[in-house]
Amino acid sequence: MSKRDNILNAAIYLFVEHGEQATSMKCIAKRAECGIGTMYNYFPSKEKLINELYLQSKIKYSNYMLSALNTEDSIKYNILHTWRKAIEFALENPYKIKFIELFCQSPIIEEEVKNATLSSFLPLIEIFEKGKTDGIVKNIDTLQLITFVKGAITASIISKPDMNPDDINSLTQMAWDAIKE
Amino acid sequence: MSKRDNILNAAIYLFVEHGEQATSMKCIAKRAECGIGTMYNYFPSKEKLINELYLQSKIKYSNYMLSALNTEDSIKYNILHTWRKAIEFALENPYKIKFIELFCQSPIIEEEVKNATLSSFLPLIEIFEKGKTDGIVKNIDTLQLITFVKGAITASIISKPDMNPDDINSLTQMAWDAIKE
Amino acid sequence: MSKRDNILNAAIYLFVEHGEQATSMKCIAKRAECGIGTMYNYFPSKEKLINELYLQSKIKYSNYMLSALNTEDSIKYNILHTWRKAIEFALENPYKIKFIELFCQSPIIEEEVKNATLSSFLPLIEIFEKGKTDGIVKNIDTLQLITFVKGAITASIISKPDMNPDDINSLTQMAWDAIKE
Amino acid sequence: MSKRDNILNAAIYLFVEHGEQATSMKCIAKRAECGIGTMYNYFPSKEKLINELYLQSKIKYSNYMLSALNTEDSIKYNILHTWRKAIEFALENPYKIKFIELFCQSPIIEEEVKNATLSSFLPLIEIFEKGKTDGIVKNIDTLQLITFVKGAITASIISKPDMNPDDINSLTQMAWDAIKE
DNA sequence: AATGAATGAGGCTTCATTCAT
DNA sequence: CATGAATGAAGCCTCATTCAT
Repeated sequence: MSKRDNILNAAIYLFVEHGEQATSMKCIAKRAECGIGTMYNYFPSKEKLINELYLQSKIKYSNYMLSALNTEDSIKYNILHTWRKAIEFALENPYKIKFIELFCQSPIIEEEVKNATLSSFLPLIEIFEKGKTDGIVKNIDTLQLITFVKGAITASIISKPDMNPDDINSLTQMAWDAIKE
Repeated sequence: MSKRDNILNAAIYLFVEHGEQATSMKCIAKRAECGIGTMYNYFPSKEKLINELYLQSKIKYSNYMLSALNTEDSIKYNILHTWRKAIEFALENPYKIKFIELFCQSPIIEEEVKNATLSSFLPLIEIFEKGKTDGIVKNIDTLQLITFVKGAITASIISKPDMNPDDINSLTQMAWDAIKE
Repeated sequence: MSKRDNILNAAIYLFVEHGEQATSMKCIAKRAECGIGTMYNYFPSKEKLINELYLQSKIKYSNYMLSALNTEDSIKYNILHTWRKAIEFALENPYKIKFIELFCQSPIIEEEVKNATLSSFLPLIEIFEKGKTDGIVKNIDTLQLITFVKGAITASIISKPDMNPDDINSLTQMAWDAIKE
Repeated sequence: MSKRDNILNAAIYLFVEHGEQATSMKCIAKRAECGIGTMYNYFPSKEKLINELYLQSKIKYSNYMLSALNTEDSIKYNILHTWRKAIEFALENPYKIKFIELFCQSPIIEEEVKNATLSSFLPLIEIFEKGKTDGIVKNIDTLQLITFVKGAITASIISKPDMNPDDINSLTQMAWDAIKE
């Protein structure tokens, strides 16, 4: 693994386990097995390191979630599949999900990064819009629909990181029932 | 207003607006219009101040939410009413809700405080149990049901703090549809 | 006992037991069972309180030690008696002795107070001078003689605050042998 | 000189000249010509810095004092020689001696450090024991004998740091007369 | 590129002192 | 006189960042 990845891995682990305040650059360097100065060859500041981690995590998350969208499948299938993928990703990448939660409200994340992550959700929005047109999804503002389900799923996964298939089914069922017309 | 309340108000505002790390004791004192030392007459440390704010916010939240529970009403009514109260509280006390979100995962909150806040949700759990027995609520682990809805509602409110009655209706409808059998 | 004495007693106890640094005015007030402000009615500052305690302790010490000097007795008897009285005082007033030791080198003690305490030893110096003239005391600078014995006795008492009569005899014997011609 | 030594030298000077309370870390850093943070690369806290200085001073003192003990010499010679070495050390290292005096009673010195310094005096104790067996030293508890002489010598040196050879002779003579049978 | 000793601004906290009651 | 809440200067210590090697 590259030295850069070592640093990113050490950082995400420590931020999630101990919080931002308790994670010093020295501490990260130690876990990444490199000198403090080395970190500054890859990231110009702690803030930039956090933003980089945030951007990366978000992009991987949405890519994974939206990768399986297929316009040939039914809308219900696409939506359910998206949630399923989201859950799958969260269970396999707990640190990324927790890191996103940790910083999604933080003023440390630059406006630019926030916007970059937003755009990646456009395909999902389209699906919902079509669902509303077809009358199978509630006629509520799409952003509210997505926010509702995303909030529900994220909270559920964080509170129970060892979900089994039954739990996942319950979860997707609730998510679908919430938004279906 | 008492000096103690001044400090608590200044603190919750700054923690929510700027984050914990960016909110120094000096900064709080300035906003509370008192000397730094004065704060230590009321709270022995920054940590204790945060715990106090957390405990207070949580207790007010759950008291408000659960205040209207009435065993004579139908279960559906009780549940819907609870969510409605929760939303109402959140809209009227946005700082309390955001503060809770900010610290609910933080290691700064003492185990003792966490436990104190948990117990206040027992009445809600009972309602759900009864709902399941009556076959009107999905037969899913109660904690998962509550986590799901709470996560959904909290995310929704934070993303749209200026909800109108229609939005609230949509929200409670989704919440109910998600858990109803 | 007067409130002023309460304060002095509380202060000397705490300074000796916990050190100056660890003894706050609040702490003294608590032990003296009075308000913080009250202390400032009697002593204008912490420094003045310490100087007052120092002066008082030193004066009581030298008064006691020198009270029994009697020009009609032999020089040897006078000297031995003085040491005996010093030991006696130290054993009965351990806090005063320790307090003196604690602050005798401290820059907190004002020059004026230091001088005031010096003058009280003049009678002892005279005795020694006479002893040297009579050829029964070593012909060494008097201040050195006194410093030697005082240092020896103080160290001995502090290291063994529960001396019995035998110990005291040993001590005075050593003191005498050290300075006798 | 190493940066670490710079710090130790600056610290011992300031502690002795101004007292512990009046010697801030900032103050030491200034005299050591380094940043405040630098000091914490070498000593984890002010307390540890003081303990280190104390341990170092004590060890150098006892090493020097006891270095010349020689079982082939007479007991009287060994004892006199020890005092002479002690005086010599004190005159050449006035700050070390004053520093030891300043902290020997302080609760800031860790038990572990106190014990480490005690053990270095065992050889001296042995010599005294032999002296008592041979009937040339007073039959008094050895610790009392040592405490007496050490207290006397320390007080003498501190009160007259510019002793000449005659003064030293007087001093050792008094010390010997005090303890000899 | 890699390192980590050096730096000092800034954070939390203590405490001598004041002053309104 | 007695009180103790209020104050803020000053202390100890942390840590993001720099820079000489």
